[in-house]
Amino acid sequence: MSNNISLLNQYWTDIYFYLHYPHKEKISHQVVRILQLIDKRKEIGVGEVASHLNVSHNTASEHVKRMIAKKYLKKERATKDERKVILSLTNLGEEVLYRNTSLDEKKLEHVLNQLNENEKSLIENALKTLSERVKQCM
Amino acid sequence: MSNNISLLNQYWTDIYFYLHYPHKEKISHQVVRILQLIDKRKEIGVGEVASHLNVSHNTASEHVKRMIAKKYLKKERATKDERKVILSLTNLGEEVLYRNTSLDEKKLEHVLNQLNENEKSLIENALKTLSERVKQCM
DNA sequence: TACTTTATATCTTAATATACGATATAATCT
DNA sequence: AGATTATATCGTATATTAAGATATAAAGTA
Repeated sequence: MSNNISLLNQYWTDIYFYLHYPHKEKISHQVVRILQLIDKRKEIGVGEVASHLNVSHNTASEHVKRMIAKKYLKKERATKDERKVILSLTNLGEEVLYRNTSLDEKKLEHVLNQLNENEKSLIENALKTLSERVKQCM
Repeated sequence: MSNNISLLNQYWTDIYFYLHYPHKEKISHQVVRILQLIDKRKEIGVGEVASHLNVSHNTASEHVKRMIAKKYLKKERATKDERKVILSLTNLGEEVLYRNTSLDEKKLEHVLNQLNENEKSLIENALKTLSERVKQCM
């Protein structure tokens, strides 16, 4: 089984390596991680960023401050607890995140065009299934 | 079609988000990219690193120097052209790369254990097919 | 063989990013 | 009213990124 897992990981990293967007922005690793967190979870504040990155709350606050200045993020006070801020991605933040974590659309389309309908369906169903199960389990 | 591509990307980024390893090392984005390049391509030297990252050759050389010092990389002179160095990953480099780009094996195994045999086969075949085609096309 | 080109390396400089302790303010809880 | 929580800022130290200037060695070319 763990042989299989390694193999799946090899497929996974191969796919990403060959299909990622050309590296353009010099976006740092912590910026990507924060954008991912806010994109995929709800009600994220500075405390949650600190936990996710495994850094102190003052460090997380500094990161968030810089990302707001770069217009990747925006913040608003929570209504239930006005000490807390809730973070969200700006349009620019979404674009930057997309270019740094998604598969390049043109490359992906180009590859999918080489596949027959069965293979396309196979891939789409597989990713959909895995994605849904992953969300249920985690 | 581009609706579909977006959807596939959403599955893709969801899967990664939920299954990535906990963020431990504070590894920078350029280090990850260099490790990925050397892992997936052959005959990589400083010039190729510079092109891949879109930086100057002296910047690439500095990156490589630091990564050698951290024992992520090792270098050897090419036999055909002794001006050139060929870079390779150390065991440590492989570990660090794996933890920063692969799906967490325990998480992945846990999710796969929730699937029936058909779904498992579907996912494995899909990733294998896509990985193989991607390598052919790119 | 001399000159040109290529590949890499180092030094220096400047800017940015990361990280946290100390300290502060405001809001909520007890 | 005091304790706790959530965030923010400042100061400090270190790391990373990037490139221009300069250098050496190897290969290519006339």
